[in-house]
Amino acid sequence: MIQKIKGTMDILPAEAVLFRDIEAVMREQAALYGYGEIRTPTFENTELFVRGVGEGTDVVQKEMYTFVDRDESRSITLRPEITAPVVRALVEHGCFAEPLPQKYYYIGSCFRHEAPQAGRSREFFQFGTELFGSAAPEADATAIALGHAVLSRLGLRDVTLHINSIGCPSCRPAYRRALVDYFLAHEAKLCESCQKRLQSNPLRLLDCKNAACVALAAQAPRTTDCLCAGCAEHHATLGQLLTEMEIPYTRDPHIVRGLDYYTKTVFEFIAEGIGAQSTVCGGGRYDGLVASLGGPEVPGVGFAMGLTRVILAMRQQGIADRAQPAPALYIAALGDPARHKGAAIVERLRRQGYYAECDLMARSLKAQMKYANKIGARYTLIVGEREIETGQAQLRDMVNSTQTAVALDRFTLPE
RNA sequence: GAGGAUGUAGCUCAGAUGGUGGUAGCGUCAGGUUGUGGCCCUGAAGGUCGUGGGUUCGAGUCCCAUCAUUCUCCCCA
Repeated sequence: MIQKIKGTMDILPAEAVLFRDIEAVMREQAALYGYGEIRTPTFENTELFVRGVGEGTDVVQKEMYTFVDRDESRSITLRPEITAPVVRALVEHGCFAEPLPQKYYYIGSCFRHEAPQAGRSREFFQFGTELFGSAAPEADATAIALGHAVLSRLGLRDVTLHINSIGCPSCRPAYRRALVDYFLAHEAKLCESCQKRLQSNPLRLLDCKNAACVALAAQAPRTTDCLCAGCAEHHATLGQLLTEMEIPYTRDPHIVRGLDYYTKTVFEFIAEGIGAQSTVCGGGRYDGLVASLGGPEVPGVGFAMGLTRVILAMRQQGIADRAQPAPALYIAALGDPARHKGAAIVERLRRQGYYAECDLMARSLKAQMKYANKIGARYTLIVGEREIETGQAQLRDMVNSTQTAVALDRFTLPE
């Protein structure tokens, strides 16, 4: 037997119903905030992600599904995220010549070669939003408010918003230096991987879960202490805005994010109780990204939300149950003439917009009744040879267990 | 990439210290007399005990390998 590939998932109808529900909420909320849908290709030139996400990131260095195209003319990569593709598309179509701000959302699958785990798979689904053109903290607040709105409309509880600022190109280097200096003084106490990160990505030290590192990180200089005047004000204003919008948040100096394009604001919505991968939604500002991909100097803010993590949290909170569609009518038929009649009636009802079923298995009446009950049919129409002759059939109410005679011709559903 | 856990029918699982024909429940299908559901009863189908080696007179049960799943580190949604 050929099995599915590690880290991928089959979504059967019972679960697909939930996915569709959640996606509908996302689409509705996005529309309320003025975001329009954008769809981009599943694969892109590898270079797009190397430049967009950042050459030194784990995503680019060891997680991309990269291959050479059949004609060997180029290197292609299955998208590991969708922000860079969106920017590419907008630059390519000259969209930034249109009035700003511009707001887009997407729902699609991404691919990363990682070790699968609770809340982490190799193909995963993201709902993401991007807002371009505004450098104002109101734009950051808009993005966060949209994420917040989606999560709360889904009914999720115990999701906390963590925000931080990692500064801009003018103040981040100074912070980086301060951080390295601090940790260098305590280098011996750091865990092995953090000692390496000291060179490669010192910001990540703040994120480590090792007890010793956590203790050191608690005393480390904070990004927010080293921000330039502009970044500091931006961050302060964002806090005020969130408060005025009645969106609870905590300032968390440990939120740093692993994609290179982030500047200033970074944030995560964290859901407890779904395992180690608890960030249900993460994002931030990326003021340099558009220009770095060949577009104009246009700032942006956005986030990505992991559908499967949202579902994990919903399941854990017992709000993931969805009813399967049940037919309004099931036609139990005995004999070929009755089955033919039943098929015709069902087809007519379906054209009228009703969900109706009839027997396709040529089973006994008893078996058909059992089946009708199992699929939750509201009514069952019983049609046998007698009914074909008289033109009168039995309509059984499956909830009240009552039956009435009805005319087969021009049969209509009750109510 | 590195650790830990698990792998018996579609699903959830029994199978003490290795020993006569592999459980059970749910689900599926068929019945419980003459054309009728939900409860109950009966029966049937369905398993290379993940796979391959090894130890042994004998392995689902022990050992090794391998694959898969899962959790964690890492990273991120």
